[in-house]
Amino acid sequence: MFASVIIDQDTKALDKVFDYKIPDKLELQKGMRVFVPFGSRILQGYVIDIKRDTLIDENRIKNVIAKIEDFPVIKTELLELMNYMCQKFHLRQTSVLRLFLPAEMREGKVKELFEKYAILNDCYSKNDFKRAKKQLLIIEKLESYDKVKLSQLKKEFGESAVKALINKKVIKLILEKINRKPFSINMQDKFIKLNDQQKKAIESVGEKGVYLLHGVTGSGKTEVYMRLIAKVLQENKNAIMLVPEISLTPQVLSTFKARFGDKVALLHSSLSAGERFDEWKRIFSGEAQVVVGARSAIFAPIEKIGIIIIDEEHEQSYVSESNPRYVTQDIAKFRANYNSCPLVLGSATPSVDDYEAATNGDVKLIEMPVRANGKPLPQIQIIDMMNEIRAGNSGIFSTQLLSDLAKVINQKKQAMIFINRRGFSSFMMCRECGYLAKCNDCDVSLVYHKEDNRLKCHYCGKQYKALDKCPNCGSDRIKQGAVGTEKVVAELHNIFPDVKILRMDNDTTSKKNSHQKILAEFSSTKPAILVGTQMIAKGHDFEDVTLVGIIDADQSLYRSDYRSTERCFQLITQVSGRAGRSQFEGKVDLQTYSPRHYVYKFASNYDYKGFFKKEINLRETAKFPPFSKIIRILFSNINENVVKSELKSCYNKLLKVREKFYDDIIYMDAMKSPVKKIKNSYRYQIIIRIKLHNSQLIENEIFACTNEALKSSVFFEVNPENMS
DNA sequence: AGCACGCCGACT
DNA sequence: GTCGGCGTGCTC
Repeated sequence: MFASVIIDQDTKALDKVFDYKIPDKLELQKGMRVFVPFGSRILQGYVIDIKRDTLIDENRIKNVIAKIEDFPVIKTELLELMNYMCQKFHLRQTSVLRLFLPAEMREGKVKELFEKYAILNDCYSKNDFKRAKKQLLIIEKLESYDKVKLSQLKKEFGESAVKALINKKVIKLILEKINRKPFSINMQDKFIKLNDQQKKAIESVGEKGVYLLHGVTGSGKTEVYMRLIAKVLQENKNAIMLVPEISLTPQVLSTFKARFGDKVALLHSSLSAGERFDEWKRIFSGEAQVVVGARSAIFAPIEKIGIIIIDEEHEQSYVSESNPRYVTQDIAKFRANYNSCPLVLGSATPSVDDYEAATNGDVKLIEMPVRANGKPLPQIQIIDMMNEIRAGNSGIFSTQLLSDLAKVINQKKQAMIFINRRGFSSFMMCRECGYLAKCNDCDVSLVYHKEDNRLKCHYCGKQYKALDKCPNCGSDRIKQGAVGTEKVVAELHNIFPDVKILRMDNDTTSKKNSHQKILAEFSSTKPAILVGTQMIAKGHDFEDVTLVGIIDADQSLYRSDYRSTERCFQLITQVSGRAGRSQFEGKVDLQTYSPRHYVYKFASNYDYKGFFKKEINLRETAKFPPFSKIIRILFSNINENVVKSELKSCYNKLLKVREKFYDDIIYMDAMKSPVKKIKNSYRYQIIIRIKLHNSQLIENEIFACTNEALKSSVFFEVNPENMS
């Protein structure tokens, strides 16, 4: 018999299958890890297949040396998932397989999964051991203790005596999992009576298929998820529940622990490698039935899946942005299909792509339009910053926001100020008339690049001269650059010197737990203002927050990205959800320089459907996803000449593909990446936009063109999340 | 990835 | 003559 083995080395050159002979005495199964001779070395590998014959000739083939574990660490479903992922995302087999195992099991340090225990076999007679004193003692110990760790026995009585008993089959060995103590949280599970809307939502989820649960903020989606999971557990099946990394707060985790107790395994980024490994084992062995975790929890080695739930499905964090790039939703679909169970995607602001799928029937739509507590959503007031400027206020804050802040402080309540400061790029816009610099060809905003003082389109690479005067009204008040958190805090401090002002962004939360500390301090101070970026937008319920200010909402709107409007809508909805979580009425002040943009009209009315209709029309006319695919191929290398020449030869090959599919390729060009250099590596890219017709075939042909770039590292993306 | 094999320049 | 530079190619 022969084994097909994938060598555990993550390189393009080794991304193939090697056949080995299985020695007679070695019992191998698919999914096991093995040691194999490879060239002059001994390496780890994964057995992906066992077969009778091989095409490799006899004198070249080598023997498998040994297995690393006695059981397959990669279950069959995940082996099939690997194939799917390799095809779908153009990944290397090893990089996918590594996603399936906790880090603790790699890097050579092979940790014991199970502890060996010794127990007595039934058939023995003590009389046989009159002369073997030690062995008799061992038997007596086992008679009184039932089971003893093998290592313990060996230490106590010596290895030879133990071995003798094993050989005589008087004692046998069993494997038992070793666990570090799982942490316990004391929390009372709140019993919530389901309302009709929730009941209906639960009933709508059928045996299988994909469901989009569109529920407004506070409609009680979490309770729906938990009931669905409970139902699945009753049928003796298991569940996976994914949550965006940032929302994986202790409160969220404890909610699930409180409901499902020890049945839950948590996989989340602040676990230590050891704890993560323990949870993985509990899942692997079938002890845990509910997996709650971030993106990578979709790879949990759990069987008999009865439901998969992805909460906040529109979140960007479900797409891994580097190395093995994958889209979690696609993997969830694969696993749901494999287990023939439903996949539930939940969101208050679904991604345009998924809502589109729901309108044309590929995905079933479940709506939860009413809030569980019956309270209205906070009122969103759009504040025209252009007006402020005309009225002589060129500061960061509008008069409205300042007076609302003063009111909040008076009432000893709390406020949040949200600043959108993602990335480093900025757009250029006129403060007088609102003119915004856009690409003539692509209809996305141009990004200002300081180092060469030019405006660039990140989609097609076209460059424009930076503006010093507005081409529309002639004003020189052309603004670029973003407002930072520090500046906002400083100004607030000037205006309200006696009020506690806290700041939360990447700089202040780099230390562990600082996140929690800031939030704890905020929640215990009244009045107080919390200033922050993205991270204050998620899942924190502060009862006394009655005002949310959004500074410069346009920042998210005019990013050079076809999804920026969608993101802007999602962001406003999410941030607004922070105001008025309790009995107090909340308000949102939304400052913008383009108050008439459709996104604000729809967002301020919480009108997702209206927004969707408008947006999907625009996407269709502009031929952006989901009506096309954008492919980005990024080449990088320390040597600029190497990247350039490999990019060039790839591009030449692509020209032939374009000829072949001339009608289906909308756009194709090669250029420097917007970020030209990272860690001394030069970055160049090719951007291609293709129609959906034949798109998988074309995508594969395009990918094939990258194969010969051996020196540069190649990053292949479909519908990239960002283009830097 | 790593290691052998191999074909040119400087050296005890 | 031979030691060693790292370019090319292979590993079941």
